[in-house]
Amino acid sequence: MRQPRDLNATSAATLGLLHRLRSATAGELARAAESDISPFWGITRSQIFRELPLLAGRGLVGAGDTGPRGSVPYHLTDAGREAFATWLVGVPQVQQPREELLLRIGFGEHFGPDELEVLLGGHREAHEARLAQLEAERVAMLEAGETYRLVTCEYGIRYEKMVLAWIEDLPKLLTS
Amino acid sequence: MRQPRDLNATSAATLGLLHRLRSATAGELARAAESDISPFWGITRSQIFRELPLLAGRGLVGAGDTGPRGSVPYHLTDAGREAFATWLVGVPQVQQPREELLLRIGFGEHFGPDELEVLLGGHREAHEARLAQLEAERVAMLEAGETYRLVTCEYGIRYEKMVLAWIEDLPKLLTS
DNA sequence: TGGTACATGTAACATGTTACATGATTAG
DNA sequence: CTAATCATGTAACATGTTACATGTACCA
Repeated sequence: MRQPRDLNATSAATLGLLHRLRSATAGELARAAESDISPFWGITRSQIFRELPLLAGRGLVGAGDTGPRGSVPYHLTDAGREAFATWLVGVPQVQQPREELLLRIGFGEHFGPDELEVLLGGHREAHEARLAQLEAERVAMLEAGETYRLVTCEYGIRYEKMVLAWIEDLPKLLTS
Repeated sequence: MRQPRDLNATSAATLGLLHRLRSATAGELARAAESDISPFWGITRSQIFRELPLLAGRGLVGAGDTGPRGSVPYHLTDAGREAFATWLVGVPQVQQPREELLLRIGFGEHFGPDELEVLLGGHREAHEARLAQLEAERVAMLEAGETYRLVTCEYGIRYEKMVLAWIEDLPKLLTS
């Protein structure tokens, strides 16, 4: 069995969620991932199902007794808690940006102005929707006193506003 | 041989770069990817080496005569040009955000204030460096009259400024 | 009681990353 | 001439995505 020294973000997120829930099955973790971290990190159910046995093999989580439908509850071990804490303050990975819209616009030489408009219109809608959702979440976080989740919300809001402003300014920028 | 109907962004980027270069080997494409699109879309050399024969199998690119060191020059076919144009204005994919810093801060319950400072400090430096680089690029794009690349640059600059401001405001946001 | 919806879990596949083998070029 | 460097290409692996098989609960 391979034993990589460091956690990747996906493994770490799994441990972090498990930390929060104390004990959880793969399905419960998947739901927690969706509600808690999906705005800034995506994990699929399948990944979690695959992760848990691997983490167990590395001694970072332990499996409890099989429950209904063969579902297995997992919990953090001391080693898992330690690995998570180490990851949390570790050297930040350089993120490779990945913006399909920008990729397309970088090839903008190949489309006419009306095509650009259509493309931008679709994105504007999507970003407006996300902005609205994040602002609603921010209110909820404020009320719940969840300061750390609040600032991640704030980040999302600022990001969406930045994108919307950029989309707004694009025609002007292109002709200047 | 599998024949997916639509291109993914990575295949499309390969075609787009090939479009620009008219004819290129895998290595040349990799260098173009690095210089032209790396700020908003990462592709590795290995991916390009893998992509090209697949694209050729789908009839989107054609291979020329083997050159020095067994390198093969590829060029777009008419079908490839068409596939690229279709992708360019196609339905935008919903992007899954992927921000490791936010993931960590979302688990901020687990670290002390000084650990947060260290984490933020590292990121601030990285973002300042990127900002400086992008601003230099913007000047170059302006001089070259590359309007589309200019606006992608502008996006990057606004993004970096947004992140830096957010990092700056974080302590205040956390205590409010 | 039939059937619709949902949840668990698996497997196949697509994409991204890393490490290496090989041959050419170049600097000393 | 030799060693270091660099470029091409390959292969193994890690991660992410999609589709499916199965079983359970709910509800008309």
